[in-house]
Amino acid sequence: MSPVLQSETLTRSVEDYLKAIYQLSPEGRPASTSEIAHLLALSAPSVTGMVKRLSEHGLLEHIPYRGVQLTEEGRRAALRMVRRHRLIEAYLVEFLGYSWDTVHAEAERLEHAVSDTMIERMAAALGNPAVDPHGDPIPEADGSIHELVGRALTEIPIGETVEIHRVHESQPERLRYIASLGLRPGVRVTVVDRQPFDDLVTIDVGGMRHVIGRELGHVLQCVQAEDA
Amino acid sequence: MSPVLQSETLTRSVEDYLKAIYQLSPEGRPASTSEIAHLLALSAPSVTGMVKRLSEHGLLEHIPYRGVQLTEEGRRAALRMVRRHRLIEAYLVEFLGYSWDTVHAEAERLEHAVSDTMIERMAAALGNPAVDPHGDPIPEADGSIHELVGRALTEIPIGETVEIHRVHESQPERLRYIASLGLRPGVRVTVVDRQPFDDLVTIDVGGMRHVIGRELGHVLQCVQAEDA
DNA sequence: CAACAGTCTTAGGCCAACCTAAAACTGCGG
DNA sequence: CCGCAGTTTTAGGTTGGCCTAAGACTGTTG
Repeated sequence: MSPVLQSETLTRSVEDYLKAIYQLSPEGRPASTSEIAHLLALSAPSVTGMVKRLSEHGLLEHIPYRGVQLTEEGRRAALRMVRRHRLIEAYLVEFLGYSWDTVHAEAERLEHAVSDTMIERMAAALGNPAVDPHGDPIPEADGSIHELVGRALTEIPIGETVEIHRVHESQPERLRYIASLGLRPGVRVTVVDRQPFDDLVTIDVGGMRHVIGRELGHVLQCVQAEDA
Repeated sequence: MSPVLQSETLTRSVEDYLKAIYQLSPEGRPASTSEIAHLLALSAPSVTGMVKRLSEHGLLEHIPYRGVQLTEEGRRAALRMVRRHRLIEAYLVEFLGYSWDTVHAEAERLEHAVSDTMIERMAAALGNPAVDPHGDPIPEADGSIHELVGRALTEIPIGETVEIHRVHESQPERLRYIASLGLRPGVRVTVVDRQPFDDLVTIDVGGMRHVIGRELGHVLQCVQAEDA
C-alpha cells in the first residue's frame, strides 16, 4: 500500500524510536510517551511529535494520552534493528576483541550504518548464532524471535542450582561489576540463602559467595541447570 | 583555542566535505565550490553555505570566488576519514568476503559510524597494512601518509613491463570491468602498442591483449616491475 | 465530585543541511 | 574596456529533529 520505507528509507532517529518501543514492550502492550522519552534521553514533546509522524506512516498506532503500539510493519522494522544490534555485538566480541561491557555503544552506532548484506555475512562468519554475548536471543532475518523465558535470580528457591542464561543489562559499569563476580551466560550458580525482604539472594559461584540485590537479581535470568 | 570538534564532534556532512576537499586536492591547491558540489552531488549554494561555516570553525580557508583550502586541522580530520575508509575497505575484503567493486559504498557509511578503537582493532587484525585493496595508501593514525607516485599506464612506452600498483577508481561498474581484464594491484602488464592520439594503449596481461583508453589509462597507476 | 499531581500534547522556536531563484563577481574575447 | 558566459554567492524557503513553556487531559484522593 504505502510506498514508504522500502527498508532503507528509515532515518537513524526513526530506527531508534522503533527499537526503543519494541524494547519497552516486546509483547505489544502500549508504551508511554515518557518511557520512550526516558529511554532515548529526549524530551516528552519530542517524542509526541515523532510518534505522530510515525503513526501517520503506519509504523505505530497512537492513542493520544494512552500510549503507542507498533504495527506489524513497525514491529518488523524494530526486530530488524534488534537483530542487527545483537549480531554486531556478537561479531565484535568474537572477532575484534571486545568485552561484553564495551560492545553496546559501538553496536548502537553501527546498527544504523551497516548494510543487510554485511549483517548476513557477519551472521555467517559467526555460524548464525542464536544468542548474543549477553544471552539475548537474536531475531531471525525473517523476523521471528525465540525468547527463552527464564526465571529471575530473585525467584530461585534456596538450595537450587541454576544456569545463568541471560544478563539483561547494557550499562558498562554494571556489566563490569557483574563480570567481576564471575557471572555471565552459561555459568552455574547455587542459591545458598535468601533474605525475607528486599529480594536479597546469596549465591555460590564456583565456590565464591556473593549477595545480589533486587535490581541485579532481575537482570540475571536463569534456567534449570542442565546436569548435576 | 577553539574548543570545537574534539575529534567526535564533526557531523557526517562535515566529514564528507573535508574528505571531498582533501580528495580534490591532496596537495592543498584550492578546490572550487563547483568541484566540491559535483563530487558530493549537492548544489553549489549548499557548498558555499557549509564552506562558510567550516571556515568559521577553522577547518578550512575560504577566499570568496576563489576556492577553499584545508587548514592543518581540516587536513588532519580529512586524513582521519581517509584512513578509516581505506582500512574499512581492506577489512571487508579480507574478512567479510567483499570484492573490491562492492566495498566502497559500505565503507562510505561505516567510516562515519565506527569508533577509533574499532578502527585500530581492524588495522591490527589486518596486520597494519600500508595500502587498501585498490592500492591506495592508508594514512597512519598520526596523520602521515606515504603516497607512492607511479606513472599512469598511458605514459608507459612500448615494450616496457610494469606492475599495476594502484587502481584509482571507486565506481563499481568500472572496477568490475577492470577486474574482468585481470587488472588489479600487483599484476604485471606489458605495453605492446600505443596509438599516436587519444592515448590508446595495447597491453598484454598474462597472455591476453587489451586496448585501454585514456580514462582507464589514468586510473591505472604503475610502477617499475620488480624482477624480470 | 473538585482539586491536584503527574503525564501528555500543543504552540512556538532553533539549528543543521539541504534546495531554487536571483544577484554578484571573474575573466575572457571582441 | 565592455559585455557576456560561467561560476559563485546571497536571499529566502523546506524538512527533520530537537527544545522549553504553557495548556489539556487523566486518575487518584480528600
